[in-house]
Amino acid sequence: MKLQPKSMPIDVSNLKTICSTCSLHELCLPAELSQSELDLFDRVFDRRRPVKRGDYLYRAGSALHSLFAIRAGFVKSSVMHEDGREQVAGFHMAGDLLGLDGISTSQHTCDTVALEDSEMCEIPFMSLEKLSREIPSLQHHFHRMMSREIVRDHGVMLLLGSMRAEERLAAFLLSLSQRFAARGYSPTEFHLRMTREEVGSYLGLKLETISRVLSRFQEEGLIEVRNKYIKIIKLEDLRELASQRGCST
Amino acid sequence: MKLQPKSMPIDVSNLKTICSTCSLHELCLPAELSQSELDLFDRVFDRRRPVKRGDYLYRAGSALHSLFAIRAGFVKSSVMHEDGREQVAGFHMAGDLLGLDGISTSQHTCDTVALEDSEMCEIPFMSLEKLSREIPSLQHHFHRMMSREIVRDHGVMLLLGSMRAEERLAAFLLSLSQRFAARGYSPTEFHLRMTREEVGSYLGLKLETISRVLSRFQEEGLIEVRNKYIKIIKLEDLRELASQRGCST
DNA sequence: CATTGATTTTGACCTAAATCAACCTACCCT
DNA sequence: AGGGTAGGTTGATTTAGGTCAAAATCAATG
Repeated sequence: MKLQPKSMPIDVSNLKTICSTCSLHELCLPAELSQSELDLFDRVFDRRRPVKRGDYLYRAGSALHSLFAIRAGFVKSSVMHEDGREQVAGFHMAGDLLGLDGISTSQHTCDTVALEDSEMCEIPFMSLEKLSREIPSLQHHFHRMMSREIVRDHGVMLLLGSMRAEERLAAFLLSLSQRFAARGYSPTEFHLRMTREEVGSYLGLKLETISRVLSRFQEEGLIEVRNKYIKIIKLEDLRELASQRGCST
Repeated sequence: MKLQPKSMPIDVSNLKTICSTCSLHELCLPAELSQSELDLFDRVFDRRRPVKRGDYLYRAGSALHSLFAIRAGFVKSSVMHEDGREQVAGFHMAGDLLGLDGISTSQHTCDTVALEDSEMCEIPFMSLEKLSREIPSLQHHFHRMMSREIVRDHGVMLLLGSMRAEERLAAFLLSLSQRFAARGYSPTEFHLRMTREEVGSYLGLKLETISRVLSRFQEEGLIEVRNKYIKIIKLEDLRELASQRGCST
């Protein structure tokens, strides 16, 4: 799909993250920084890291070194039941900050894996703490991002604890829709990057149920489905179905 | 139950929080601080606040001013579905830090209410951010507490997403047990401070199911139940039932 | 382009938990 | 002290979603 320049020598300076020119910097960690602060931020965090589909960023039990901001791509994180049952804890896309779970004990508690070829900005956590002591607005924004994760999780708990299958799936599609929209993509047409099984795990349902409900939504003319391609046709009706829960992020 | 000195004039100096002498300071926000840092902390956060059963600390939509550290008592927080369905998001006890959800947008997203007469340490958030810029170990510990909340929430998501009723309740009882133990209370005998309905909401089950499963556990000799009083008899078997998920906190 | 393995759809059937309903119990409150 | 009310138990019945199974579709590979 993507053209890859073959044997061109790579200019290292281009590998720098350069938040100041990144289109995500309104969504991402350096949001709210002034130009001079941004420059400082750039100087400290210059590690960019490509990640291939299927690569793990970290696994449960591994030590926390860095947080990762997603520059591009799509990622899932999941917690494991020791009997092997997997619970998907979240899907993440450009601008999201990963690895927050590892701060608690300096060990990650979930696995995070790329669902498509992606690119991460690696942010050594020690450096982030140090820099955020020097830049109050960075500190505050970091706190807000952690808090947002907590709020998001509460949304998922509400969904898992008290919504029916249709409501869950409607809320899920709407949440994806909003998040794509916030990143400049179409809110009504997109490709699911995950399997039905992964959606099911996230929503506390079985893959067959996901499939059935998607089919039902299609029959009712709410959406169009073809494999992973989704087109939302009646956004309003979906919203009503999900009881219009703002569903976070 | 508790003797309350009647008309004794109250010495205001006793109302100070004085983390340095608080039995919780190993569990609570000032954990890991040196003596001199602790003194500084004491000087900044001297607001103690009693809360009566049924009082709200904050409600969804209200502005974030302070975080609250629980000094004594028991509290629940819950998110509301706009149709009125309540989802209990957590139960909290001494040493827990409340209000983190409000940092994201400077507005709280859940309601937090005391389930018994309690006492809070009020921690103005701005001051906390300021102080944590000056005391790295405070900063780090605060980050750990936020992260711990995220990890805890993942645990709940796992529970809600992939455990059966018995497993959920077993995990819940074990979690309470551990948390009481960490605070110096009996891990095997305690009073539930919440109703069956609230437990049910937290676990994504109906109150009748909670009641039935508790009865079944009792029949099987795993626990003894009398109203809100719980005695755990076969801790190991319970653990096995819950597939021994460390269930956080 | 044929083969293979993963993913998805659909149907038939089953079960865990919800719902509905009746009754019991404890603890407020005047 | 006793009547009211919130909370709890238990049983009968229903149902949403799970489980099992088979077939269809898709995507990767040599």
